[in-house]
Amino acid sequence: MSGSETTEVAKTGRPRSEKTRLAILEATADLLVEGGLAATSIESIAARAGVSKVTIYKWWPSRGSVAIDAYFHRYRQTTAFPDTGQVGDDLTSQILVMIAAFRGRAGEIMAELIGQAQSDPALAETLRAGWLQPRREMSAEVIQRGIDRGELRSDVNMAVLLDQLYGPVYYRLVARHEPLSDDFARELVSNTLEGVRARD
Amino acid sequence: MSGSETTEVAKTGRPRSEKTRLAILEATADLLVEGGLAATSIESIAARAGVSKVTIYKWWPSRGSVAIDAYFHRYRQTTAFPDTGQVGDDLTSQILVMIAAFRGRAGEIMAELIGQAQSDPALAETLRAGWLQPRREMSAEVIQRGIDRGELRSDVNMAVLLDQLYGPVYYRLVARHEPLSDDFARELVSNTLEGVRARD
DNA sequence: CATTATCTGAACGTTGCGTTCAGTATAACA
DNA sequence: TGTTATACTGAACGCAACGTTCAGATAATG
Repeated sequence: MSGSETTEVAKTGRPRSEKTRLAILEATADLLVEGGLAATSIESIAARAGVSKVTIYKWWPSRGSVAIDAYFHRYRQTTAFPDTGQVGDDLTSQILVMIAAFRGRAGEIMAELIGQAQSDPALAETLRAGWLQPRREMSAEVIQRGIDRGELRSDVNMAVLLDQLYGPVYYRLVARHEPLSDDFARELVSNTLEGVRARD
Repeated sequence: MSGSETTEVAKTGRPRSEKTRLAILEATADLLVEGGLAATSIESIAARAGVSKVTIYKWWPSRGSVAIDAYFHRYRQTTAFPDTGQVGDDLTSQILVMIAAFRGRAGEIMAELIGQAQSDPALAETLRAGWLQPRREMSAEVIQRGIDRGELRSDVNMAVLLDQLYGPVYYRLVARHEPLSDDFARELVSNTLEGVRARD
């Protein structure tokens, strides 16, 4: 599944050109890397891909939709994370990998996509379903293992705990008040698990 | 201080018209409420305020800058929070007030402003300095009192802890995967203070 | 070779951008 | 009182990108 290409595939007639589809996604990804979302207009994508504007509008509803598909096309790697038997180590390694990617161009582009999603509901939905949700589910599994092992409280609210882990990461990505450092990730996980109350 | 109006005030000549300034801010706020940032173009602000485009461009560099000033003009209320003597209660009440506002139109507009800031560095800076930072400082005082009282670990990293409190709130505001409920706020503060590890 | 859908290239009107210009209005100052 | 400096107006400009229309060429299926 590659995002928001919703149009039905026709059974008859000239089939959709895979070459054209890929040319569009590659051109869009290049433009995103080079000049961000601002440089990624439908017109510039069409010119770069050597494709008619009409073809793009046929398969994607908006600039944001093409952009998110191109982002997935280029950056989605399905890293499998090991089960170390320690919930803290598992969560830390997941977040470290994520913020390492976010420190690069991929982070700036993701921030712009999140920004664009604030005025593009279709993009917002694709972002939730195709990016945020899968990552939340990966972490939810890790957390559930921690609960099953007795490491974590069994009555913890899963949604809130996921927000506690991911929220600060996206907050720093988008607000840019502090860097997404490895120390930040480690302290975040540690604080979240142990709390910040003084022990007597 | 009202945001990003940076131009120096002239000592001589015709003074800036306060009436015009307010007309622009009111018109912009109205447009934001009615149709969001998309409906808030420089042209529509000028028409609504009964003002020349040139006047707007004279005092603000971009659409986002006018919008954030209008947002502050309409929504910035400086609520003073009581010191209850319990860090958990103080933080909870701060966050409850904040998310109550964010559940309304003010929240949707703030999300759009954050979105716009991803491709408008000047707006991003105004948002950090005029909105995020002051709120972080208010919470930092509460936390510092908690440390001084011995409620919180004295070696806690202030920036990370602030991210733990505000990050999840903005994450829900922007990603919209779950509502900004009061229970969410209470559980967030409680989890942050106590941690989620099972006690033996 | 008829059918059907894709793709192209060019053109269209629209919106908003950001800027220029000449002219008018309004304050402080000499 | 009039001079000076700045603010504001309204109209106009070229530009970029939007999203759509159309006729014609292309590439599969049966």
